[in-house]
Amino acid sequence: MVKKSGWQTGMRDVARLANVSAITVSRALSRPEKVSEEAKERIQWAIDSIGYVHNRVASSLSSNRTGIVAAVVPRIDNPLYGSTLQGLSDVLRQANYRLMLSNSGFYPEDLEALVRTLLGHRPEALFLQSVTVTESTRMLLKRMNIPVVQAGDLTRNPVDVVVSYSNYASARAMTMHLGKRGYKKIGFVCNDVRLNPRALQRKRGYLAALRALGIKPDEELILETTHGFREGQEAMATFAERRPDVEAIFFAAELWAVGAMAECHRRGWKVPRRFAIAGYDHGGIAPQVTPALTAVHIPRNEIGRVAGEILLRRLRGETVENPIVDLGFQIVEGESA
Amino acid sequence: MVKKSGWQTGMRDVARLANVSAITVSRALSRPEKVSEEAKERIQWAIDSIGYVHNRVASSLSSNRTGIVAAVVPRIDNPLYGSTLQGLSDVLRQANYRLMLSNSGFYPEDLEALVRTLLGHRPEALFLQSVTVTESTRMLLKRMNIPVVQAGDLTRNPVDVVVSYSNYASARAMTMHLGKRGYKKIGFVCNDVRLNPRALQRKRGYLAALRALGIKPDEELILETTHGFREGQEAMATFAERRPDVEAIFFAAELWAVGAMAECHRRGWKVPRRFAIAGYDHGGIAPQVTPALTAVHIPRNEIGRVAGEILLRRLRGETVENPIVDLGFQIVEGESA
DNA sequence: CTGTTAGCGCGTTCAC
DNA sequence: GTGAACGCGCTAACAG
Repeated sequence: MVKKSGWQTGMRDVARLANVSAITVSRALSRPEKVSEEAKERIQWAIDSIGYVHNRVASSLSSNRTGIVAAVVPRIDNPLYGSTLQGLSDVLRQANYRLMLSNSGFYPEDLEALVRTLLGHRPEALFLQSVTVTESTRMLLKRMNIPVVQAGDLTRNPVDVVVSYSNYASARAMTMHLGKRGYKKIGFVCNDVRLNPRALQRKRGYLAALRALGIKPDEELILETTHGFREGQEAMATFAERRPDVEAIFFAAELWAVGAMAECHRRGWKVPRRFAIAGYDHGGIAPQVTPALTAVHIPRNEIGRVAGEILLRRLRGETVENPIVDLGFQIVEGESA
Repeated sequence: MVKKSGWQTGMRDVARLANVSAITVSRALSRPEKVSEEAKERIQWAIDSIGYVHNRVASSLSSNRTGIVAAVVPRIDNPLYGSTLQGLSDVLRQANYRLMLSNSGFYPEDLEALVRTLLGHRPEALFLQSVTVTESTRMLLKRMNIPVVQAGDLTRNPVDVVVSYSNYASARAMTMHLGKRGYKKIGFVCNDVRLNPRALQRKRGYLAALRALGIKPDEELILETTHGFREGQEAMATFAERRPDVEAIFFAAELWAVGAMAECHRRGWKVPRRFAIAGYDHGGIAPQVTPALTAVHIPRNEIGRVAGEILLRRLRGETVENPIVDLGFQIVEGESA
């Protein structure tokens, strides 16, 4: 029971001015084909002259359709997620859906509270850049009965649908690639596997490849650290000091490899002669370094696009055959390894 | 008039179960201090047991408050904007506002249609990464009577409030910096000034500095091109060929300078001995190149944070003293110039 | 193609 | 501290 603010105008006002009923205005806005040209013209004129802006809040309540898709990513300022969001946004906007965006941080417990709040706005679908959700979040989403697309890893147990690449398979493939190029002593850098499930999968992929290559894993060749350019430099220095016999190093996240290359350059270590270097993700800076970086390429934008397309398909009532969509990855062969 | 989907539960159901009226449930959710502990407990229990999720759509319609802030940026996958959005999001989430995010592309006409749609969702405030809006967009926003913060350039004529840095002043300052270090023949690279008002301002700043330095502008030392790493390489090569006498080049957008540095490195041109190089924006890759890049640093994240704080202040009914907030910039002195 | 009626699920107002 | 009644602005359903 809110007092009108005076300047606020509603459909009734438009209708009165256009000499039609409110419902006709409503239809002119949402299903123009159901309204005569003549009426539409008068309505458009009325809308323009009083400056009416369709109230989607009321529309949503009445029609039970909000036109909102919620998206959750760990951070908005990470270009990797930005790329996925761009793809998602591009697809959704064509179907006239708006994105309600939130950043979650990295903890599944926070995520549940966030998802609850978002669901309050009754999004028609949800994109989740996270594959680890609590059981109660999962139930909550099931109950809300909206399409959910997750990304982040090729989980076998998505809430609904997952569109991703396999951290395991990609890390395994890169390690195999290095092995096949003749490197025996292959170092590996990843995030803390206790905190980061994706890091764990990448490490498992690395170890699986070593096994396939008949190489015995060596704890000293595995480093867990936090992500960043500087950390890449430091990791490189650490390897050079503690295990100067290392032949190749696979840095399993974006900035490390670039930092390591810089460190090699600074110290005069030739890449790949002295140390071969491989990286992960090949979108931002990686394509530009010299020598060209050998890296795993993840189709980040495409993940967003495909996620959007699947959400739209589900919103149209179509069924999605396979809930696990593997968009794969690519080994980009540069000259660094 | 939508048939309940069966599983959907409303406040009434919660109320019935908790032996209170719907309004008490409503209060327990929005003003807990107005409800007895005992009632709150029963209500919480009821909520959990039937899995109720507060419907903010109905709430919004009734209370005239959506808890939504709309944000428009040209692209989501540009880390520069991502950084601003992250700052904005961090501030807003603390006050329990959600971000409705859209990307506009770069044309003011498209922007108006987008803003219209967004306003349909009745955001309580709007963030706009753009300072060029059509007159009708401006009027539309005035009529909606919500706080609007713009960013992108320190315009003197914001729709409402602008939080930014000055493209003009920053480009002028960097050019002065180069001049004071003794460079006379200073090249300049920017975007097409007819399409990009920020590029125009930067160019004007460059020219103003030359004037102040008593250097006659030289058309051959000014290049307009599209943004990118490769374009930076090409621009560098162009300068070296056509004007080998150029002493310093100011690349007035992020990736160009990095590309130029790479090109110099590739060709064996010493930086800054053979060519001095200065860049713009110092957040992503720039801090990592060798030699360290001299660049204009724009506080992208802070722009978002301050924008958020101002929006919140306005939403609380406080007045904002100065509608033009200059967050300035910084000349980061590296070794490249 | 157009209009009438009856809510959508909440929050405000005012009474108790 | 709690409740009853009303309506926010729009659209589904149905009738014409």
